[in-house]
Amino acid sequence: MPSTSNNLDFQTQPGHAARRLHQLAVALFMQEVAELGLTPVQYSSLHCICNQPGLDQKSLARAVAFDTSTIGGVVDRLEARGLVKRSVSPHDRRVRLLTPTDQGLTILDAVIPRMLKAQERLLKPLTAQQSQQLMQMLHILIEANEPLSHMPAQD
Amino acid sequence: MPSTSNNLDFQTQPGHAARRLHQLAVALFMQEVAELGLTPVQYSSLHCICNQPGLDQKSLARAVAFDTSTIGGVVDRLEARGLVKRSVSPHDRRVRLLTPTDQGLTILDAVIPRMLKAQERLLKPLTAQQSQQLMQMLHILIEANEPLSHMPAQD
DNA sequence: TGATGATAATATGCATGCTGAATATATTTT
DNA sequence: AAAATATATTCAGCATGCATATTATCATCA
Repeated sequence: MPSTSNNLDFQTQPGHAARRLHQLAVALFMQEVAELGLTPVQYSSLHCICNQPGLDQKSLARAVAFDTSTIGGVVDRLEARGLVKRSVSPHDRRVRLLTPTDQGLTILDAVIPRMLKAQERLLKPLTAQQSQQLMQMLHILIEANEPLSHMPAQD
Repeated sequence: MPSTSNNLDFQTQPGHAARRLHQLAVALFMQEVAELGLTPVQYSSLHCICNQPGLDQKSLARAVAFDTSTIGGVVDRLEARGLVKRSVSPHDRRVRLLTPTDQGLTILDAVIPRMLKAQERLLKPLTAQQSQQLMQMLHILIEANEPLSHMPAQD
């Protein structure tokens, strides 16, 4: 007969807390950016493409920490909304180069202040020092566990 | 002409870091628990149901911080695998009461040590003190932003 | 009691996110 | 150059997650 129960509270596990934090971050982002109709992932991708026009999808995937399957769909939707264009690379016909449209650039400009507000609201309950510490620890964890991210490898 | 570019690095935004941390937590969990075929969300739900047999779906949703749509699918899959049973509440025919099967209890016991190992691996790059601080800050943020969670309201 | 409103669950539709397979194209090897 | 290998993207399938609408049932009140 299984012992089951364990006085463990899954609520206190880091993995659960991580899921909750992400959930809150998304909710806040969506509140602030709702009227522009961009999701967090779409924003990150658009941001990358605007800052590095001509980026290929694999590099984009690595930059935003996605697998290439997922990025494909994201770019599909950005393209369908006319924020981004895909073009075949002249050097390698396998590669799709991504460039922002004027509308893409315009929307990015509109999103940024709202995105920043969402970030601010997320960390507001912490003191400045705590926020700084939190970010530092998150970066430590992310870098240390980097190989686990389901990202395409570097060339 | 949009100014575009901003020297902002989205990588340093808390929301992005939150997504990455969650991504890593899921990847580690899946590595450790893969052979048992449970996802993090399925584990949390099963854990809840085992510790509170007879729980209804709405309460489960609140416990794991889901909306009721999502929990429905999760329970569907747990039920399909024979880990959990749904039964109509005798007091209120709208309500489905959730109880674990013997197999559900057995699997939970097998998952727990693996789950704990995943949690340990996630925080391993931090000192004990840092881990404790991180968890504290995460809990502050989660509690402060609780109303934002897309969870069913309390009775 | 019969209409009204509230509530638990389900259904639908969209957007992540992952794995693994398929496709198209390049590169390397023989 | 043909064959084998590698790579960028796409496709198919599954599982979160959310919003919104629908359905079944309960509670309340006229």
